[in-house]
Amino acid sequence: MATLRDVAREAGVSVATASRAINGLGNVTAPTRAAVMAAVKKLNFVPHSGARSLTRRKTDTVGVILPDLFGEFFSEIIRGIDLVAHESGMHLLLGNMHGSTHETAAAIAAMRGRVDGLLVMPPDLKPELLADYLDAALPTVLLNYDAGSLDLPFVAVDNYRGAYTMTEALLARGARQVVHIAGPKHNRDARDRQRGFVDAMAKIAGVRNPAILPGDFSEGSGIQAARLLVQGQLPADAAFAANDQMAVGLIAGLAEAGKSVPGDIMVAGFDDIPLARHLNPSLSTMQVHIDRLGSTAMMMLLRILRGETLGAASATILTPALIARGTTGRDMAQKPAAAGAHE
Amino acid sequence: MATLRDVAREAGVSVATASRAINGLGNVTAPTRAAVMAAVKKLNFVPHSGARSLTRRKTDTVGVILPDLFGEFFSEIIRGIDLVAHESGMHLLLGNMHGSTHETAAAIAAMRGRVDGLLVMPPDLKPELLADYLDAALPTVLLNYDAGSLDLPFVAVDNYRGAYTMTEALLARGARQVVHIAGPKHNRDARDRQRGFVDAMAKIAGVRNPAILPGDFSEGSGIQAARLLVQGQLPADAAFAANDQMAVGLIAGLAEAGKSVPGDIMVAGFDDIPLARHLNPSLSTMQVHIDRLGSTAMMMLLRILRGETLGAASATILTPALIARGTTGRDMAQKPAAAGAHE
DNA sequence: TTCGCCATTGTAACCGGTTACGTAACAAAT
DNA sequence: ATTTGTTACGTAACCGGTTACAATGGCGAA
Repeated sequence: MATLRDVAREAGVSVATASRAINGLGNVTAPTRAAVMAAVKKLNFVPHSGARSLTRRKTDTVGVILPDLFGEFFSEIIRGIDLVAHESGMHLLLGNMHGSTHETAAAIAAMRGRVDGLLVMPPDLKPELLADYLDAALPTVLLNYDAGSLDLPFVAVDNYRGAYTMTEALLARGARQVVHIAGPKHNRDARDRQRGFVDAMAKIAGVRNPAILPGDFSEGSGIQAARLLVQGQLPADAAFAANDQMAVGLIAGLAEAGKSVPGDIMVAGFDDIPLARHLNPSLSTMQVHIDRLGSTAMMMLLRILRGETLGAASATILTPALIARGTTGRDMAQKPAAAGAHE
Repeated sequence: MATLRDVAREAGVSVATASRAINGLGNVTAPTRAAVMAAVKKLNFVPHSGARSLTRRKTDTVGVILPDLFGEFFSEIIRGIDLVAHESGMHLLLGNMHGSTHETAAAIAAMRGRVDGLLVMPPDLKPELLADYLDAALPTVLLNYDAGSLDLPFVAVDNYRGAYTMTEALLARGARQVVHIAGPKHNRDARDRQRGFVDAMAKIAGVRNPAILPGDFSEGSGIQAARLLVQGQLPADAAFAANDQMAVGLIAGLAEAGKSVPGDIMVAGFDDIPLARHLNPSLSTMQVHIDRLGSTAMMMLLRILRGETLGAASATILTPALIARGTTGRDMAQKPAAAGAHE
């Protein structure tokens, strides 16, 4: 593998000149530059970005640390980040904390010297711990996480408000007894959604202790919830799952028990996964532009890298949008296969 | 930010000793090591991986270059790669060629000096071009791409065989006139699937020029195909879309036209996206374990990095599995109940 | 002609680690 | 006591670029 010195020797110039010629700096005669470029071609020289970033103290790379790499949620975030990063010629170094606190520390430490900034999503981590791991000197933007005292910029989804809105919508459609299928207890998003639900029930319907069934964001727990609902004879005319995944299970479970949706009971989810619109009936849900979560965070990071000082005050909150579909009785498209009504 | 020399000074030893102590090499007295470690703690020293990899000539990072970052396909690949990479303490540097040839070259070049090996997926690239871009010295494994003459190891999906199998299954179910909705013309996967279809039709049904409608892997093109099918009065009792996405559109389009699936016409897809089993009726398709594509490739790369020499001969071909569901009339679950069962 | 100025080019010191090699101290062997 | 071996540690040369600063040389001005 040819190095800059090889190129310089081949072109009969010094490394400094070679470097300047290659990087298009001024102060280089046309013929000299040509000679260097010829050598570059001949030796097939490709600059060694590692060495380059060492002296430049700039890596043109941002580290992205996620709790997991599973599912659409993360792929959308990454896509959003990449979109913006790519425009600025930045690369993405992926770190995966695999759910463990210890790995989180390792992942962050491993980024030192390889990235100019960090995008971190630490869903189940205490802020104090995070503070220990994070390097104060390394620009960092948090994903979907308000570090509170840490004064780090972040971008998050307003889960509370989303849940509030959905609950409000269900009540507006005539539901009286709404059940919430909660997400994992330790999960912030889940807790915020639950709070939104509870508050809406209290404020709008005047219900003090609305029914809440446990869940863990998985499809299976949605099915479980359906069973509890039916077998437990829980009176309910609407079920609001903390995410779409569970709503899918819920619908399946209800169907299994012979309940019709939305006839007997309305169902709503949260996230608007692609599957949602394809269910039959299609699933009403709160739409979150996950990719924007990533791109917005990346933009903030770029601003910091450009010299701006951003704190928690510059946080961006994305508000989910209500998408009313079939499971809440608002499906425009009836049953397609029914009559022979051609279009 | 503390450097190794700071640590050494603080501990009253030389940089060499500090380095050895930190890296747990032998040749260091317990007290000396303790002193160094104390200094590390005190100064909050974190090794600079950039510098480290420069002298070590080892980055513990693999570059992953994908044509795009959109959709489940890529997120699954990345997840598969990460799974294996993580076990070996490797990091992932993401490169995105954004569909352009020029960017591909740039993406590959940018990897020089930052990675120990490359995982590249260049769907629409001519092998000769690829050869120009790729650095012979950098271990590389191709994803879903047989570079032919290049003698690079690769892991791919047997699209031809998958399509053949599906066509065979449709014919076995009694279909006589099967239509294929093709993918993008320049896409290898799409072409292989089409070949598999054509060959199966010829060999099994003795049909010479089976009907093929154009498509581009998008849901919209599936809808288009359905319109062509219906309006064109194309006689067909089965439609085999080159991917699930188009199959979804196809089904929607057929429903719109009042055709029932699988009553009037059977439908099949390819890929087994999560949505497939949730459609109503559920979609028959060829299941591909995309994550294995990534993990297998990563494993091969690791072997190369460990010193083995792998060529095109060590390629791995993943065979898709037939998943018969409702759209080909083989839905076990008449009642929607089974939709909830975990698979 | 001589001097000074400026643009071009070269020398060498970094960046922050790793590690080959050398040195010193001490134990065991001769 | 001298030699040899072993171990712990230090010095300095890298890795492959960038860049401050010095050197060179061409050219116009005095």
